Amino acid sequence: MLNVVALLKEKSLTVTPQRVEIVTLLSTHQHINVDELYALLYASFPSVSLATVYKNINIMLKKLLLSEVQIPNKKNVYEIMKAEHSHVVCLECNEILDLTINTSELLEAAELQSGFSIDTSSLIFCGTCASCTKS
Amino acid sequence: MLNVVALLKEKSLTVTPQRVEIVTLLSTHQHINVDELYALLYASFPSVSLATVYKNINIMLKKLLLSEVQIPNKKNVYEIMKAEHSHVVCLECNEILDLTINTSELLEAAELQSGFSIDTSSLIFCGTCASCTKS
DNA sequence: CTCTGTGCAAAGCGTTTGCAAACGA
DNA sequence: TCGTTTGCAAACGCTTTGCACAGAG
Repeated sequence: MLNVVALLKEKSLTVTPQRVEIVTLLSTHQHINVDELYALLYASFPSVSLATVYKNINIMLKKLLLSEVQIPNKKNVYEIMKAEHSHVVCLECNEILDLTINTSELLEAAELQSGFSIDTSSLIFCGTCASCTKS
Repeated sequence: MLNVVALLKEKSLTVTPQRVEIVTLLSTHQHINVDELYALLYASFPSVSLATVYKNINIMLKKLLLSEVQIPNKKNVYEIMKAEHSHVVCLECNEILDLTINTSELLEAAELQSGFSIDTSSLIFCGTCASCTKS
């Protein structure tokens, strides 16, 4: 169980009830988009504003508390920052899974091939999950 | 040199001067975003509309004449469809290079790990190019 | 008490849509 | 000629902004 208040303080963010709930929701829904987050947050704070959600996502991205996952043709989703990993998305049911695929060798190959010095990489697979394949 | 008219016909697209110029521009600018494409197109067709650019990009994506590259925090760029490959982007000067990195082993690993059947993958590296590193 | 965050409404930006006229085959 | 494309303007959806008030430290 994540200590949300400690995490906010660690990232130098003022602790507000809205923020605590946002981070709690993110920790219980591994990948969530802005609208889903707003809808869930609304259950606890019926007066909450979408602007608050956006402002908080942006500041948490800047503080590296969150990371953003861009999925082709879908809304961006957000997850609590953790070790680098890749994602696989089901195009039918939108399920998203983390994958522990090591991209470090690829990264070296990419640096060699391009002459760039590379900071970040993003790897995402799109397809159909096991249960959608069956049906 | 690409035969643009033949390519349009092959993809069952009506040949119009605007389309010919759009595909020609795409073939001479490997990675280009909507605004850049519009600006270049405007040089030949001062009456052209942004809507025409969008409509054509969308239909060419659907016909698999083009593919879209999503770069974190930047505008999408478009390229003429070719064999699957990955990209590296310089965050300072926005240069984009194609990389011939083989993701097929990764794809198998991803299928195994997730139980998904995977159709497409996207791999993008962000960093700094050689000349921006020097300066 | 001071500074930051929240909620609201409006603005901003990129993209899509509907329609009439122009054009391709 | 008939069906498609173009250009225009309006609409749309998502995100950001400015401001006054409320809340955190």
